[in-house]
Amino acid sequence: MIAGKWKPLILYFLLQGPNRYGALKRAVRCVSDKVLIQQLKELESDGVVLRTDHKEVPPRVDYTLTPLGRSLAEALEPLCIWGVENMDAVARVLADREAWKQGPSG
Amino acid sequence: MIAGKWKPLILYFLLQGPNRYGALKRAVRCVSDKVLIQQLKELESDGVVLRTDHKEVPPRVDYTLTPLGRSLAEALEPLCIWGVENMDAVARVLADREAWKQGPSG
DNA sequence: CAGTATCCATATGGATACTG
DNA sequence: CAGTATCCATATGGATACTG
Repeated sequence: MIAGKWKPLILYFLLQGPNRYGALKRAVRCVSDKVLIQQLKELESDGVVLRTDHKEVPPRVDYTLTPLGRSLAEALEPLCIWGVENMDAVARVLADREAWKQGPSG
Repeated sequence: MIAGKWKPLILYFLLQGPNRYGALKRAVRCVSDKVLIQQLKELESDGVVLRTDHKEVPPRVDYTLTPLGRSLAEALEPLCIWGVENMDAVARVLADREAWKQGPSG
């Protein structure tokens, strides 16, 4: 259910508060509309996110966590904290992967 | 780093103890050799798992967690616990996905 | 603002047969 | 026992243009 490049981040931001589509987009950053919508729809059909269309013009849509989604996001926190604490190691891994893409040589 | 269908499970089992290739294979179950090896290699090159080839005949290879890997596995625990506690909801989601594959209709 | 539509590359995982 | 090799289908994400 959290498989998807941006899903943990989406859950994290929804747990913090901002919940309009545009806010999420700005929060996650460098994610295309297509992928963000796609992942939100999956989260919605998985029952962790609730989508509320206010049917206004201009459009206003809220995304909020369901109780299940909230508990999932909370279970995800230690992993996020780990990511922050081990940012150096994680960054090294990501850098290595980039280097490998440029010129594989071992 | 934990993206990969079986990686969380692999880390979980390595945290519990069993560490020979065959033991992991039996533990994870229904994973093919190719995928298991592939994911173990990725975990190894990411610095979370250490591979020790005892160079014996018959072959004996140990996989153990590095300190980084151990901390990662521990950060993953709440998520595993969440999965167990919400097994019903998770199972429903998985069942729905199966049904959708068989005959998409909404 | 909050999306949809289309096309595309790559990543990911699976099946099967084989091996020192 | 602990892998390797090959072939293949699908999932996943990205780029770009468009819209009520």
